Amino acid sequence: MLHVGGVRTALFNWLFARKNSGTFVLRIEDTDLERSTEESVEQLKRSLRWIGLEWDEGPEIGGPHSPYRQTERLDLYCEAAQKLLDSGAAYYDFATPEELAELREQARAEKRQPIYTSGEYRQMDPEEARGRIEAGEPYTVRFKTPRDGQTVVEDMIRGPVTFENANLEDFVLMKSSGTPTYNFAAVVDDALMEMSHVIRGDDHLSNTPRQILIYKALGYDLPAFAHVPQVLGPDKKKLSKRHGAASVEEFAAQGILPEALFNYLALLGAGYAADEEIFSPEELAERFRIKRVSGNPAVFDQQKLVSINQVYIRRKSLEELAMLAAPMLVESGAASAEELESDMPRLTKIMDLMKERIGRTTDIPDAVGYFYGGELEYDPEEFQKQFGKEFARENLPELAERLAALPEWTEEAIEEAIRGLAAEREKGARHLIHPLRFATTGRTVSAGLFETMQLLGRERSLLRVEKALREMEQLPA
RNA sequence: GGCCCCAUCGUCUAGAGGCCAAGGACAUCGCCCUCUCACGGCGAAAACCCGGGUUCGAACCCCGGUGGGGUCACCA
Repeated sequence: MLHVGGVRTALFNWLFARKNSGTFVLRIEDTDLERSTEESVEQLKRSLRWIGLEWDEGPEIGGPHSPYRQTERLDLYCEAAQKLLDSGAAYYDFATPEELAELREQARAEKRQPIYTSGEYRQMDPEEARGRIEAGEPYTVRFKTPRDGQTVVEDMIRGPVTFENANLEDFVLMKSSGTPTYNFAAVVDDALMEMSHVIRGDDHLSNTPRQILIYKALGYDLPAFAHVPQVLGPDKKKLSKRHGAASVEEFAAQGILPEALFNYLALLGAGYAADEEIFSPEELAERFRIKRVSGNPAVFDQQKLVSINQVYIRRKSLEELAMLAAPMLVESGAASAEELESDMPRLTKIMDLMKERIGRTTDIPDAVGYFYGGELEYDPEEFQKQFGKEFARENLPELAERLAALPEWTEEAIEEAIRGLAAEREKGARHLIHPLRFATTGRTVSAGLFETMQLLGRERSLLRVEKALREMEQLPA
């Protein structure tokens, strides 16, 4: 599941790479064996591609620094760990998880910060450590974090951020399972893969001083860092499913177009000029300035996303919209595939009528469904409202006859028939239009009635009107 | 709680010391268009968190407070 915060970060990386003619690299960080599954990796790649973020280097594509999955790079991490062990920058630690938990508990009780700097193992003689390892004792490799001094992160969007080394513990490099921790693997990979820029979520800012320490201990040059803020829900809490949708899949399922999500996410906190908002990925890249990205977390606004989505729906050609609508109509049961295929031009015209009224593609079946099928079921309460009026009861049968007698079933002819009768009875045409709309579409809102009826076709329109008339007869006087 | 980041309309933002009695977009509310809805047009309401400095002058610089966020794992 690719969270919108994650996509936005990926998006910024992509924009930055495009803008600077760089390379956008995808690396799978799957060192957490329990959490990372084949399916989750596939889904991630699918989401990235759906929104239009193709990577230049990475899984499936390959590149000069293969492989791009951390679980396939284990040797590299072991090698680097050995280097740090040899130089004395790291040490073997035999503390058990239980002991560590207890230490933390103790620190908490004494209101101390739980900063682990194992005096016991930090100084242990390498020979002794080796002995215990050979004896089969589980161990981790920890970094020997300096006790004093400070580490400063030169962040591209925040400037220098200073951390006291004394606040950093001796963090784990290699877990007892033999796999590296995120902080360690990320550094080794970023260095080996020659990453020039690391643009990632805000939540990694506090990891960065540790990583910088590792870079230095390994003798690697530092990449440039940029930490982009999180995406929040309306309650200013981290955006999650309970805010409606939080992952790319969910937005897709809720009728959001990939280009709309792309555009919206790129705008969110990226510091673009505010005079215009609809941009193609290329335009976005052209204007992207990492230094202008806002340092403060942005609230995700579903309504604005939908409004941008609406713009992209309107920008689609009618043919594209028809292609989009067809499978949805089949799935909703509104129309059969054969029926649609036999007359795509008609669907195209229908989409022309409805495109201004659709905010999400998932609105399509409901907005368009009644253009297909025969007789309709009417909501009794609304039916009473529309057909219970005296004027309607007295004139609708006559109107139906005139419509049936129309030589040409065109928008103009239909309009003339309706307005003509209303004029003769000296009543506003709306007194006929509203019930007729309800009879022919089964709803109180639709596109213009005349064009709607023309597209509905004579046969279907009259069929529905006649049914409504029959039901009108049953209404109590 | 410690450490770190951040702070302009409800939301996203423009603003990089005088051009700002703060501009745009979404949302909201009017009006117009009109057969309903939508689109479109016009208009309204709506913000520089607070307090100190610096300066001739501060939304913009500095300090403090407050508020929000992040992070404190053998998760990434």
